[in-house]
Amino acid sequence: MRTHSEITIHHLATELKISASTVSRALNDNKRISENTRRIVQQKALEMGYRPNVLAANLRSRRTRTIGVVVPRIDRHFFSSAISGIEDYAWTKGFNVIISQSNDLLVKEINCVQTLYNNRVDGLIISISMQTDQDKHLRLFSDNHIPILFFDRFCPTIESDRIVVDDFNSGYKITRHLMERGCRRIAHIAGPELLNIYKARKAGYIKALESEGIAVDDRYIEVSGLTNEEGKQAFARLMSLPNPPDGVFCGNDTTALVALEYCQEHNLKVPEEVALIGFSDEPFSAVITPSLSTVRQPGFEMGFLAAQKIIHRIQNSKSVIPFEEIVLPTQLIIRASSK
Amino acid sequence: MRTHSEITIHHLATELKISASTVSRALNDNKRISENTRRIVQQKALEMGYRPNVLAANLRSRRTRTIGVVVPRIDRHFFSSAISGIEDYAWTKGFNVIISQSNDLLVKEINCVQTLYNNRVDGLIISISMQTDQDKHLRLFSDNHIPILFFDRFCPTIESDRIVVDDFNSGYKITRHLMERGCRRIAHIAGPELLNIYKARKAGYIKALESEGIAVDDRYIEVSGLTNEEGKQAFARLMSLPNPPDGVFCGNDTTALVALEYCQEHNLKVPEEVALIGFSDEPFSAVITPSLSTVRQPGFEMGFLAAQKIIHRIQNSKSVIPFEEIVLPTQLIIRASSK
DNA sequence: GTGAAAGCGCTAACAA
DNA sequence: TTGTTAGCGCTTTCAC
Repeated sequence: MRTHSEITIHHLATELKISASTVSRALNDNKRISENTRRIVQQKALEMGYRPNVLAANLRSRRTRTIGVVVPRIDRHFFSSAISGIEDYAWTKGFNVIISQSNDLLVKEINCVQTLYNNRVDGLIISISMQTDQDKHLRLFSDNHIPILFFDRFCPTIESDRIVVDDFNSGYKITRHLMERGCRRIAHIAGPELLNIYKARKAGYIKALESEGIAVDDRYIEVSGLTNEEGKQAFARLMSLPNPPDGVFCGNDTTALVALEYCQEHNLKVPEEVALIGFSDEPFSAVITPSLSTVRQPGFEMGFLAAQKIIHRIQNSKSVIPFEEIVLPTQLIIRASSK
Repeated sequence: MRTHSEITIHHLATELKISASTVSRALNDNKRISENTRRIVQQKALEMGYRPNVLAANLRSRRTRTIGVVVPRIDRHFFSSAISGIEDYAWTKGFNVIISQSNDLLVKEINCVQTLYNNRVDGLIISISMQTDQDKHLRLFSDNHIPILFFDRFCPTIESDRIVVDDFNSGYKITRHLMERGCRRIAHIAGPELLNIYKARKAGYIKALESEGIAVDDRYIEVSGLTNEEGKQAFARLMSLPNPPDGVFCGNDTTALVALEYCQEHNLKVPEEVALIGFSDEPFSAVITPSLSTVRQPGFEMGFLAAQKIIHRIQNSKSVIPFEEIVLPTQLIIRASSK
């Protein structure tokens, strides 16, 4: 329950015997106001403990200086880093950030997006859920000309800015590396094909095999939800093949971790008997034993850049800026698990 | 730039030849409205693609159904878990969450808090920065009777709800465990005394020593900012003492990790020559070698509970609910680094 | 159960 | 440079 004694611009106005609009202008550093009034007003505002009501200003001006963010899970390192980057940049531009998580559920994602729309955010930064196979909820934004920017996981049917990493090339590099270190039977535990990132990584894997004239063997490709359980099962299936792989490109670091556990339980030497590579460079990857080869995605930078691009678009909404896909390079980090 | 064709309750009203107030009531499931009109209105709203303008509703009703959150850093696992918990619960109650990070800087924290106030959030959940040694910015909330809830790191001079873990007892348990496994010279790398959590952990450490009649030796207590650099330096100082410790209680897991690195570089056997224990149970702690003993703090649960308590308080603002300090138990996890 | 009227606190034409 | 006026879209008395 807020007290009724909130100071408004009208209080300042009567107190200073000027009009409310002048107060408003002075407070917003409007150009057509005398330096003197500005000073007086701002001084008085401080003195009376005036707090602007952003709600009212937003309602009137039809801008909220707020960007909405939807990620699958806040507590995943890649996403929290990205959010950190978004927050940091938005901050410097006086923008607020509303964050919500879809928990990788389409229904929740739809709900998040609609809530953000209802809150009249000026733009939407989103990394879609694993289940997202429709775009109606996103059209709510694009149809109303509110900027959307996808990062990492995007929806291919919506025209918009995107910031992604070079997943294809990453998959390619990983596989080439495994081949170069002598692996002959390289398997891949892929994520759901619905997502561009997993499709691209897998395509890179296949391209690399083909570049060496190696036939793609479907038994060496497992598609899974990349949860701990599914990952472990997938890896177990691979290692139970008549000719088990001697190198496995895992869809992410956690899958590589459970693979590592499997190897320890079954006395398989890593990387001697089977080399492992993950994806994302989770904080644990560098410090486990054996340390995990992986691909670093610049989470913070992606978020920072995302905020930069969308805010630029918001602030230049009159001009027609062509949509852009920014592909950031990744870094293959070779550690003990594939040395 | 939003199109001007936004559907409002007035459009629905004229379309249905009823008043806007009736539309409003029907949409908000107000009790004194006929089941029939409610159905008709909601049907029409769907049909016309009506989207409530939350801004306008909030301005008028003086409630935003939004809670503000300030944490030191979003990308720290403990905090992102807590945020996840807050978000999950808030979600079920139709509350929004605005998240901001102080980067452990007082100035930024002040700015965050003020921005959240200006946005008229209904409540504030905060874990204060390492620098926070004043409470003026927080009084903005408490003075205006807007609920504040601290979690983990609190400001002792503000009366409010708090959700903390039992840091004192955790420090005690850690130290007792080290003693019981035979450590004779137990050191502690503590965090800044400004924060209740570090003070309490250190107090628990001292209490445990005293319980066995062991004199507290100040040279065995390092106070640091717990960054990687400071932590490593602190650990190096400890190990350079004439009588280096054979057990170290590190202020957090990352400090324990750099300590572990130091030991590997200097060929010190862990836990044989020096046992290590961290704090927080970061994701990497279970999977490094040797695995790290630590204390688990229930981040998600704390966040969930925080959201629960503050929303309850928001929704019962007329009734006087006494402030409460909820102390959650922690779990001592003994792993290889102290076995 | 429904409607009319009055704002919430602010911004932005348009005047002066 | 400043003031006047008119709302932004919604909720909420107060009537009926």
